[in-house]
Amino acid sequence: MPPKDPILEKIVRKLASRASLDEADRAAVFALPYVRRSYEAPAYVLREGEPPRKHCSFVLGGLAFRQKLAATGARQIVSIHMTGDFLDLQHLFLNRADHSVQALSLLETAEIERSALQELVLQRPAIGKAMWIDALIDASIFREWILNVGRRDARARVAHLLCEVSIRMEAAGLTDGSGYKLPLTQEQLGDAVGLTSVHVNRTLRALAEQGLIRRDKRYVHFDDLKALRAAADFSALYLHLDQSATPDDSGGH
Amino acid sequence: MPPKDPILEKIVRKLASRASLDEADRAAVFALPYVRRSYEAPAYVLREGEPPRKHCSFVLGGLAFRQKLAATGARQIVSIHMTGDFLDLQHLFLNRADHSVQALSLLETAEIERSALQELVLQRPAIGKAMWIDALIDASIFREWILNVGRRDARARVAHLLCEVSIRMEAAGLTDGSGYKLPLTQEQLGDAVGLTSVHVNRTLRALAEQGLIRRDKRYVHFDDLKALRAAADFSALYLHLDQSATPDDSGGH
DNA sequence: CAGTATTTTCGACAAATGTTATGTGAAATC
DNA sequence: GATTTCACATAACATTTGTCGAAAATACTG
Repeated sequence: MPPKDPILEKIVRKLASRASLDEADRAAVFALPYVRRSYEAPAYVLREGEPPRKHCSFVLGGLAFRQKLAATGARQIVSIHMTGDFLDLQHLFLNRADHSVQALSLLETAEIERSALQELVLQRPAIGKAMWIDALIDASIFREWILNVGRRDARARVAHLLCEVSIRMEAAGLTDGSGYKLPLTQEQLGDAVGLTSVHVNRTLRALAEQGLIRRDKRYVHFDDLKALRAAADFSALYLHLDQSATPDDSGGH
Repeated sequence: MPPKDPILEKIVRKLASRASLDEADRAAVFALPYVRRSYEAPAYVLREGEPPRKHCSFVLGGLAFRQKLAATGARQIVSIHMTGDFLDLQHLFLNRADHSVQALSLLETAEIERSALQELVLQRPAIGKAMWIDALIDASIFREWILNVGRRDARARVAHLLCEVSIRMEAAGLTDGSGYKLPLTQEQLGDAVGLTSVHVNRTLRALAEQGLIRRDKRYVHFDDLKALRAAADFSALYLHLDQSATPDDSGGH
């Protein structure tokens, strides 16, 4: 047996955490054509309005975000992505990009051929199921963000975003959960929670004064994640973290 | 050949509009076990926190909406659904409901067996593709709502919702596009756009005074949809309406 | 390391939206 | 037909958040 490509190995691991893959499934993933690529901080992976790219990005390292623009020029960040996320699943079968995707830090990706990925998703039930779960969790996060922006005050909104990023990073094995380098400027933070950078600043200060977070440059620490979650009205249900270890609930194949 | 079930016929038509189905695909849909059901106005189709139901609802008539609750008790409506929509695709492969679905008016559905639907989605590429497109469009609408609630002012938000509902209803063949019976109370409208019912009232009045809408009881008329769309910062791109007539862009099977 | 750009911070003030309260009319219930 | 309920309407006032302007701190560049 030839040595396995370590990058495709990562993709296999990711998919296997969502649905049980058999040998043929794994082989199919290992046969996927891809190239590595990296994007410097504000580079676009995908632009709103464009037709789909020939490739789909899988994040190997760094951070990315999705955004949309209002006519006034106001910007809304719509989700944040990290190692292990697919960036193009949301357009996998659509003819035009309805939002942009940009690198937030130095972003390392595997660029997989779109048509090959479509093929895999449709032809191999286990892989299809894993991808469905991934896309559905993305959608669940979108819904939670609607709630966050629509019905929570500034304090809860900001705290909620901090919780989400922290917990997702921990689940992805990127932090230990007690704090991390906040990768967003206050302006970007505001764009993610529907606030002004000025108000984000006020809110962060208030959170720090209340002892819910400590800040050191771009690092954010939580001494008491429980308290922060309470302030954020945060419940992890919407992240569907259990789907990573789910016993096959039929439909597997 | 036996006479076709007219309800499954509708589902076939819906799917066929999204991807080209062959005879076997159609036969598989016609073999789907289902029952009809109706829900009275505020009845729950699905409750947040519950495990998945045995059945998935396909809307035959009436309206439904998805909602989430904040800890304060504040309610956020996260999407609105109408004839031809699937209500459970968003949970098709997830283990727990992250939001509730409720009837908005008298809701008529076909309740399809969940496991059979999963099977179809994973085993039949064309059907899988059609369902993917459906779920991805839902997600695109969620993203637009984040933008709507996060970055537009009250006037644009309300106008945007009016536009979206109007255009989707027209696309579903439910109106002629110049006006329709607004199925939401002002409070529900507020819950959908992140405003108070009082402010929704002010905003509707302003829109009427500016001649953008005319109201008669629950009916809303647009004399000038173009102007309303401008006020709403509305672009239909995110609805991916072209996906209804898309030439197969590979991956079909 | 200096120099420059970007972020962060903060204050004063403005605007948008929320809150509370109350009235009216129409529909539903008895 | 009387009564209750619910959605709608509107006013006065409170609060949150945005805007503008500027200084300090930090990050980036050569």
